[in-house]
Amino acid sequence: MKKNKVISPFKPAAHKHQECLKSAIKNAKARCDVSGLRLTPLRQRVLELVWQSHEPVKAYDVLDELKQGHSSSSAPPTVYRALDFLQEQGLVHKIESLNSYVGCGNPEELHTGQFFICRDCGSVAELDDADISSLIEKKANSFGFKIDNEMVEIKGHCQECRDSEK
Amino acid sequence: MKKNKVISPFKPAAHKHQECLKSAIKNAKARCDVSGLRLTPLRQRVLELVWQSHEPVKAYDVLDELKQGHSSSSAPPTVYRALDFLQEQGLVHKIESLNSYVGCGNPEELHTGQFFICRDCGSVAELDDADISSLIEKKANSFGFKIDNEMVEIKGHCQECRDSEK
DNA sequence: ACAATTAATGTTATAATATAACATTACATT
DNA sequence: AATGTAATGTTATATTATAACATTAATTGT
Repeated sequence: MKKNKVISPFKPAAHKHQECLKSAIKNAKARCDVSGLRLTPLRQRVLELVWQSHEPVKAYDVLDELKQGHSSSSAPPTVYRALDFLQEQGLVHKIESLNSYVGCGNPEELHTGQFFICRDCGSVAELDDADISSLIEKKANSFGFKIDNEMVEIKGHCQECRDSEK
Repeated sequence: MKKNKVISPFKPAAHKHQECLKSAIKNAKARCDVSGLRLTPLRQRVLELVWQSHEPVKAYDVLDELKQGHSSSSAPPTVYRALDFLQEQGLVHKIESLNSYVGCGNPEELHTGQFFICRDCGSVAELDDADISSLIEKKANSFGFKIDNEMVEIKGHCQECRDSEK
């Protein structure tokens, strides 16, 4: 159990979320500098909206909030295109089982993580755990399967919610 | 690597699929006998349609085929209700990342399996692998997370397709 | 600086997936 | 047969996502 790399832990309800947000934007800028692609105002805005919380966010909720910002008009492709871009850059992940999107805590190296989703508070923790990945790969190898994408989404109840339920 | 329990292997392209189908129906009847619930003609028909192949099948494709069978009228709820029932009985699994459904090779004991999906032939292999599950559980325990549902969907290329590509 | 090219966004329409709500029919029990 | 429950039928609509084409903004070569 050495390689249990926690990308985003479950955050205590009372943490300073402003810091998460700031760091996410900083990471995004750094990432785009490296890739040479543009973090346009629209893309940055969508990223901020996804990072409003540690809970997965729906595309149409992002869209509704975009529309509030009077500045520019918006339609579904607006948000789906931005989300696609952010996913390609590793800045957000899609949670397939929820049709939702969540910010990535470590976009520095591209990865598909393992997600743990609390059914009570809705929060997500992200791992990029080499033990899990290599075990899955070993199993795949045993029947000649070559992996190109790993999706692991685990539902349950986080420590904080279990504690507060008594 | 002892507990690598293969529920449904990748089937060679030329296997006798009629046997798979027959066995799936037999299993379903047995399962419903145990649970005391009814495998109605509609439910059985939907199960057969899902089992037409080892590839995940879309709800609306099942619906289209149901409509071919002149006997009864059909609408989306018809097929979603049947699929829900079959899922609850462990007779089919939903592949979340494909919005598709696949027959379960071992409905005897309820489980959420691990799915390996070939991007070339579309086929799915299902494991119910205790090594993977227990490793994920161990990781979850390490931060106080209590699992109630595990979802593992792996995309890649199966042995047979890799061989036939040269 | 300008034209040409490419990238990003706007816009309209529609496709694909899924559920709500209520009516009807079939089945099971007395 | 009368009643209650489970299953299915039916209509409408909600939710999620993409296609296709028009316009605007940024970048590049000259």
